[in-house]
Amino acid sequence: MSLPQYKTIVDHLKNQISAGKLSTQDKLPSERQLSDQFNASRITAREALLQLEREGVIYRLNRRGWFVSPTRLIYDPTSPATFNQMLASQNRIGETTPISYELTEAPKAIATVMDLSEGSPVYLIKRLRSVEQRPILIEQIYVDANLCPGLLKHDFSQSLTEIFSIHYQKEVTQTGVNMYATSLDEQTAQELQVSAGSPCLEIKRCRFTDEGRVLEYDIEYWRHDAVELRMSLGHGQN
Amino acid sequence: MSLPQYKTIVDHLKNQISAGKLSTQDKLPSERQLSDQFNASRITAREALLQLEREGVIYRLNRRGWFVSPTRLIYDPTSPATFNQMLASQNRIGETTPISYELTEAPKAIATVMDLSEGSPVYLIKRLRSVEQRPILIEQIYVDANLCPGLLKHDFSQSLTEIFSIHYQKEVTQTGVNMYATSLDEQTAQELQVSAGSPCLEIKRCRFTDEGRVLEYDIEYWRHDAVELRMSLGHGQN
DNA sequence: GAGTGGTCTAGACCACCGA
DNA sequence: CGGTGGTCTAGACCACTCT
Repeated sequence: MSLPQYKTIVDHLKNQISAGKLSTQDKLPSERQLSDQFNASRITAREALLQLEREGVIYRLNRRGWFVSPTRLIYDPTSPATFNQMLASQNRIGETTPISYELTEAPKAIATVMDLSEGSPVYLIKRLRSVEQRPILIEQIYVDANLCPGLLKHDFSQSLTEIFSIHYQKEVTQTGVNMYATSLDEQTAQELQVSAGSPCLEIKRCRFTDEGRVLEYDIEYWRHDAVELRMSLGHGQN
Repeated sequence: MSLPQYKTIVDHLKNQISAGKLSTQDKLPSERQLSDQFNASRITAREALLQLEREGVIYRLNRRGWFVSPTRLIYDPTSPATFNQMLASQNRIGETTPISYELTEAPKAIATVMDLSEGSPVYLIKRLRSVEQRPILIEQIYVDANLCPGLLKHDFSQSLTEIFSIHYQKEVTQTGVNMYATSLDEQTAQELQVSAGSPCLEIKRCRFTDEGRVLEYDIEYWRHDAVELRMSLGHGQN
């Protein structure tokens, strides 16, 4: 009864990883190699790999293979640090790659959250953020165009917060955060170089200026295995 | 090329759900029925169901079938509300079921986080929390026994916070929170009545009294599809 | 072109569930 | 008991990546 066969493979691979025989970013044996080695069908080997993926221990690059996940980033959504500052404090190196940017009209759902009327002008910026060559998250940022005229002439591989502060004298003083675990749609998965349907963390942030206006609305899709949230709160109770 | 066959099944089921033909807690057709209906193998049908599970749209009860997920709870880790207060404000009804409780010695890892020495006396309480008959999370709570002598004589289907406050005059004023997406081990999965390896959210909380001592350390395993975190923060920046 | 994962077939046996 | 999902086999073809 007890041990399903795929569990044996799972445990074996976990041991290899914790013993350091496989380390961060190393490629695992191929599905066919594993099924040979354990005298199992390829589907069984794959079952084991999918299980490790759910746990966040390994990840896959589309049709290239399975790899050991690096240590999770630690992200504090209550901290004022920018993405790069957060990385620097953990001795890691990140890159931000703009994918697209345009001036467009706010769709209904976005307009509602941003407290604008449908069709209001908004900038839509899409960026990829990576750490040590590995894509970590995709973000879509909607910015109220009336608050930041001419925004598109700036360099979006920089911190947006700094652009807001330096060029528009806008500071964010309040943020609403919303997040849950789900899975990636086809396009976002492709942009993150993972398989469609991979688990992810969806984080939405609505950021207000001190006048109480919504400066930006940000939708982020994080690889679920890339991040660990950590924060400290006063007056918690439960 | 484009559409894999399982995607057709995924879309079909999503439509059924959004059209209300399948609603909350309804049972989906069995894997064999689906594979007949779509002229696919059972593995393909199952692939579709696993995909919907990752998205949080459906869930399974061990060997009983697949069901439509209820609306996610909204949980604000920064709020002082207790579990039942949180549920009440969303017009939902919860139950807390104690699984076990004992006086034991703090293992090393726990002692470290709680700033105790290894082997210090701690109470370990394990509870299941459900909403409308559906298991939502398992929690393991370690309590510094020196701060709450005789704790075990209380009723743990009640709010622990209230027990601390009423019987021990202890109030939590600071909380460290740590969370990430992973998957359930065999035992916890069983306690939540889901399959081993189901995706989950692991939330750890370290709760301090106003003297800066650790009153309790809480490890929670949430079904990943059961919850959405939402919070509002001052002075956010990024 | 060789190797990889992505998808798929058509079966099988088992353990557990509910009636 | 029959029905369900849980696990598994031994293949297959495809699309893509790497070299």
